[in-house]
Amino acid sequence: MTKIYLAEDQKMLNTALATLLGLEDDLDVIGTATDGNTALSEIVLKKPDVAILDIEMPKLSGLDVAQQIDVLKLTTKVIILTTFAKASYFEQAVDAHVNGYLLKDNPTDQLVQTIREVLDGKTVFSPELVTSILSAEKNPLTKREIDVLKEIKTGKNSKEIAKAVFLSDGTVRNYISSILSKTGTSSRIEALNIAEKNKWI
Amino acid sequence: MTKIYLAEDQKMLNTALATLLGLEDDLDVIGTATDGNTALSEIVLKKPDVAILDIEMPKLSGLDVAQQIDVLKLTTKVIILTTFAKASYFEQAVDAHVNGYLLKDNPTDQLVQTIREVLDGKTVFSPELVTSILSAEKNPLTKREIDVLKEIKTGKNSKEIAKAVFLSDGTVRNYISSILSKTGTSSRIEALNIAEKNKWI
DNA sequence: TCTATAATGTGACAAATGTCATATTAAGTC
DNA sequence: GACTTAATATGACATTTGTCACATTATAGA
Repeated sequence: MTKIYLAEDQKMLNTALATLLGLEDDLDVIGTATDGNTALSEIVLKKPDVAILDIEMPKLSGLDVAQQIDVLKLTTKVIILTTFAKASYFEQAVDAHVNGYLLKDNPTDQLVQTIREVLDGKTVFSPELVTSILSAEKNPLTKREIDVLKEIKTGKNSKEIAKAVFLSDGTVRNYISSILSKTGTSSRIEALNIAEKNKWI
Repeated sequence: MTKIYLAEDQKMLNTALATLLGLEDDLDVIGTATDGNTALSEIVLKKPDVAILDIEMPKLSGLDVAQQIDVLKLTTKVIILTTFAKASYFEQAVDAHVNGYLLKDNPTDQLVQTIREVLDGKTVFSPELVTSILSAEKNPLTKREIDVLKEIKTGKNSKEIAKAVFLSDGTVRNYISSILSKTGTSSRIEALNIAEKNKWI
């Protein structure tokens, strides 16, 4: 009997998947959580064979949980299950040596199949994910520009951003100018819209 | 046998719920869709007893589908199933005379129970939804201010907004000034953040 | 009927934003 | 070793943004 742990913060999906997976006669859902902290501690305790982790959860993200599982060298196989085909998420997942990365835009069959393949020792990435990442506009922003853009998102003005990232006000404005030119926009909000659409931040 | 139609654009949840509901021996899932258009035409054709509708779907929103069902005076009972406890969504749902409004932050049992209650002729609104709406900050913005704020969101500058909403540039800036004061902010981005947090736009 | 409030406008002003030219230093690449 | 890019900075400038005072008209409520 394969022991499954499921971490997913949307209860409707959490309970639905727990029930469905439990119906498979070789799978046993030994626990579920709706936040990352609970998930991590229970996974450490209960040592499931497979952990299915949503990314965006309260307290600790599924990627953080995956990373901890990797660091602690647990034998638990990890499958990330998320809505987001975002390059930076995917990279983090690969860094954490996850065994699978599946989008919620797949039917449940696919999840069951992924579980089986992962148990077989395979590593499984959603084909749509790979397509989506390969076809995505490559992020042209530098690290610091991304830092600045994230501060912009919170609504800070130039001076506040400067304080937050330890730069001069002028430098921040230069970075913003550069962000605008790279995104082909002429205001902070437009730049944010473009960057979010392309999943650069 | 109660005929259920399910419209939900996230395939993982769509398939999971379809399977689960199908397991109930008095319920029969006669069709599913991942967009509003398909849902509406199939509902018109197949006349299910209950339609479960997600709100944010491609082509036609669940609220639009609900409204059409109401206008066409179909006997199909409608349950809105959504992530969003947003006052304006709820109001639209009430206007469309839906029979239930359930948040995805509920377990599947709740959905099954809601289906049964709706079939019994009851009208069911998620308690968390009601709480959330009652405890929500009431939107202090006027209609025109909301119009302007929506334009701000697209990244337009004052002149462009003025054109878009047929106002003078000065008036737009006055409205923005008023929006900022009502939201207690000092920039467009902050105002957007507050308005989105409070689900005013 | 009086009184808010919404919707709309103008003009003036200070502050913030965005652009540009220019510069230094460090790191990485051919 | 030359070249490019990133990271950082300054100063000057034009434009945009946000504030404020003030004004008109329409409408809804007490």
